[in-house]
Amino acid sequence: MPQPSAPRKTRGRPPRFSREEVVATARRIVDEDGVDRLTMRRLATEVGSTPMALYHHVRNKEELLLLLLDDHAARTLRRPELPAHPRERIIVAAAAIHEALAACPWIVEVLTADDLMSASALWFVEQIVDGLVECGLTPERAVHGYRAVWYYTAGEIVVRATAARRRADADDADADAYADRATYRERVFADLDPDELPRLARIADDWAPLTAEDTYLDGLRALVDGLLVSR
Amino acid sequence: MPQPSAPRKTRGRPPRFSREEVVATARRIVDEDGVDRLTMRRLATEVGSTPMALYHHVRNKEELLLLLLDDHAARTLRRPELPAHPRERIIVAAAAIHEALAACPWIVEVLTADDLMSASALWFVEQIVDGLVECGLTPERAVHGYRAVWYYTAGEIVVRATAARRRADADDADADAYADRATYRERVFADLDPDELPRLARIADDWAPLTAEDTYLDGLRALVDGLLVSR
DNA sequence: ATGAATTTTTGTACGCGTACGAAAAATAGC
DNA sequence: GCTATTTTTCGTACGCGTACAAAAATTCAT
Repeated sequence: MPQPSAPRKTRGRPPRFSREEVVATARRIVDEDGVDRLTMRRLATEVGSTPMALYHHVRNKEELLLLLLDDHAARTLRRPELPAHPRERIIVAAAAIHEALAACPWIVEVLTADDLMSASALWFVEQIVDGLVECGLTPERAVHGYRAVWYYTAGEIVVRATAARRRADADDADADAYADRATYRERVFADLDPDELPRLARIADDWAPLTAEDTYLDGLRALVDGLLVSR
Repeated sequence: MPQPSAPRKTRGRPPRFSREEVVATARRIVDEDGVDRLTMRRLATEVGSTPMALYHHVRNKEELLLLLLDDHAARTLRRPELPAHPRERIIVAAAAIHEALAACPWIVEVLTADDLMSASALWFVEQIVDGLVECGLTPERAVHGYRAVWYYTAGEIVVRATAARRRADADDADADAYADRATYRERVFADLDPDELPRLARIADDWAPLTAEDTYLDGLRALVDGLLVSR
């Protein structure tokens, strides 16, 4: 007959909580109060433990965030129906990754991973690499092409998210001594010399709204187009 | 006749040091000991003051790093000779920015600025936008095109720099309890299902060396090519 | 000269991530 | 049973960025 409570076989002191529990609690905190409120101390109390106990389940806070990103990808990445044409397949796969990541901009701090290597994202990577190969690229060039797509995608998300954060911070500090000190960009754009920088001077007023537009897909298509005209 | 020591005209208590002094000292610290050693406390003692005094010259550490990036750009960005052909001009300008930034990877933390809007970088932006316009894009599309180039460039630098940092960290922790725990990527690539992910499985062994290659220019050319086939 | 106003500096304090070492709780061999 | 071994937990401590308020140093109005 089976033992009622499976006899432990591991050696040392039994853990009071699991890595999964940590990640789940962290996710709840982030969902409820935002990533800023996720501190090791609070996480510890919410799992009913002490800060340093966490470090036996997680190397450090960065790894925790990485696990959180993983978790997020596994939950929200849904495989879309892919078009038959490989070029469009690449676009759709990349856009799906982009959409999932852009939805949770707190990820930025981790997003700078050298690759989105969450297991659940691999299928998308496969689609992109495969699409590139089917379009005639060698497997090596296809990997490089995928990297280019990833650089572009990660860059877009990071840059936009950071810009948004900075804007929020600046709004917070509305009434203090720095309020009159213009933003970096505003200052620089204020005194453009139309002789030396004619294009920028002419378009200066429209710069902000233009850069606010979401042109991820346009750039992605351009990049993929460029990758496919084999060189 | 001019007064020997120009009489102060500002109202309050005279500052004991200037913002420029702060930035210069910060640059020295970073040059000598690396960006990790740049702390507000150390910076304060090295300018002969206290930590909180810095905050009257600089909004916070992030702004300090931004100023540092500015400073770096102003010092190292040299305007290259530009080819006559606008397409090549775009490439050369973007590559120059990329080179200057990639040279000091500590910038990563700030690089996520929504734009490299250092005054000294504007000339390069102008060249890129102008090149795109000369190739037939509308000014609006040209700005979007520049943004795409910036996303790609910033993404490349951030991703590569973060990967390098992670690698260094992992090497530091060589002998500790986590040593046997494989890297994220290694773990994921270890059990690739060749049926579901055939391309990745076939190329798994070459993934690391392939992604280590510097293909920034290839991707940049592809992106610019794609931007120029007007759509 | 004197007090008000303004700007910069300084001191104190908080919460953060986490290094380090000791304590606790389990198993394995005798 | 007893002790050694192994794994996890916990307490303490450090340096970090920086919020906040008081103090100091200057000019201006009287």
